[in-house]
Amino acid sequence: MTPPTASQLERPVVEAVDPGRRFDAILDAAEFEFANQGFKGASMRAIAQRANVAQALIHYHFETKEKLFEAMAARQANAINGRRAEILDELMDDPCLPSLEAVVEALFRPTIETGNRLAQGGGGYSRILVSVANSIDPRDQQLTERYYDPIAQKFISAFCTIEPRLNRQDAVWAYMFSIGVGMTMMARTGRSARLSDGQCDDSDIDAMLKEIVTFVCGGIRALVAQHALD
Amino acid sequence: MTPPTASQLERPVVEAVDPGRRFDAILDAAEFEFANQGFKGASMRAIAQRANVAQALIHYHFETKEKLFEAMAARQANAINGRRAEILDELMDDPCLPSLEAVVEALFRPTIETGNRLAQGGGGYSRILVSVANSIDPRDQQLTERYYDPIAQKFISAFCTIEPRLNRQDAVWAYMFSIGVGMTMMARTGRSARLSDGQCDDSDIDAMLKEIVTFVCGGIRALVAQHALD
DNA sequence: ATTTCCTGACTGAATGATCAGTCAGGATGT
DNA sequence: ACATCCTGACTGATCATTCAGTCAGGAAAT
Repeated sequence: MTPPTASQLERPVVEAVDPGRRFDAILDAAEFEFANQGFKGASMRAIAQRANVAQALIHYHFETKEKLFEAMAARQANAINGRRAEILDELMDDPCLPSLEAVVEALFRPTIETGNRLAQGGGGYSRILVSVANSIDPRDQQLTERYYDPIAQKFISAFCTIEPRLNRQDAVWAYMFSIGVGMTMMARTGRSARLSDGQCDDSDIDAMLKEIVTFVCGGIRALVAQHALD
Repeated sequence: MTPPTASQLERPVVEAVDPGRRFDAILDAAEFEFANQGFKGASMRAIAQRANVAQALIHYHFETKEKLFEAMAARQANAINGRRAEILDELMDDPCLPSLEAVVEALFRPTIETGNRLAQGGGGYSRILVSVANSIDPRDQQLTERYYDPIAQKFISAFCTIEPRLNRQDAVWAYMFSIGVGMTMMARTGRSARLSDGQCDDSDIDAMLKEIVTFVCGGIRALVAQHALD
């Protein structure tokens, strides 16, 4: 993956797409197409067209469709998980322990704020995340392992610190279940509106996040209570 | 072509596909391929090959790939949701109200018992369910609306009956989140084992279901408590 | 004798990838 | 100063392959 060189960015040009931005334009287009059509459903032609670029240029920069996908996913995963780690570290480094609620919110907010933007470049990465997280395809599993497992371990440890009676095993389940609940928000299928006659809106992020935090924290505390007698 | 001989069969099941069973053999093969490759990734060729049948026969019986998919999904959805309704009705018709735990278990057990079998015909329908439930593709949304929304409403109502202080809106969220948690179990990615050094096994259905029921019920009760002051 | 079941051979469209070659501009040599 | 070379960015044309779907007609069942 060749990053844009400095000389390109300085070069003053007037063209359809600023040559220095074409690399990123391809990633943006790929994100959009992969999010809406899936890996198989998205075609290199459609991505090229959306990026206003010759199809061959994509192969020039990224070689294969698989590597394009990984580059696109890595860009967002690093942005999201960097922010997650930042917030979590800040919370845990504080002398007084944070609430479970604060940690759970740190788990979700960066994902939805970075991955849910549809305007300006954001292609709906959170939808890609949903399918990656539930996939058994080696490509997706490797991606999860490489970019998401490390931060997952940090959150699991945080759960254990805040709820000392939660054993590690339950903490892992708690993490997995939390991610599952978060899927509901990231997939944004509109089903909740259908089931509630429009009263529950999965595009109202803040309202939904509040419900999710309540639900997840309640679930975790129930896991703690379950073994209170052990 | 000469009638298929036993030696041609890849699977140990029956021999020389009984002509009357070919219709179902195609559905079984489709389920397997769709579950493991996705809708786009599964090819009619591969399905035909797995079913030991000419590709044209699939088109004879089901016309298009889309209709084959729907037929395959409908078969399992009806089996699963029929069983769910049966259990739920039995619980709710009893003069004394069931526990929330019993209802939540009724929500999940038929799905995993019918949709998780990999042996003898079962192709891992639960994985298809996961991608359908999180998809924005009209094909998947219609399928959810037609086959899953009715039973969803029954469970949402059951939540409200058992927890009278739960308003309908929160009950819908509770249902959505519960399904999200269930995804963790149905996707069976093996991630929980990776995150826990093998201590959490997502193929141990009974152990996992117990954790899920605890977590979900805790979550629902937290939603109830949230509005206790209203 | 019909209807139903089933097949091999085929089609046109779409796919990911490749390749020779253009172009602009920086570096090098004189 | 000028000519030469080199490289990274980029493209149109085209490749082999795979795809879902079609069709004429054979085989089997009723």
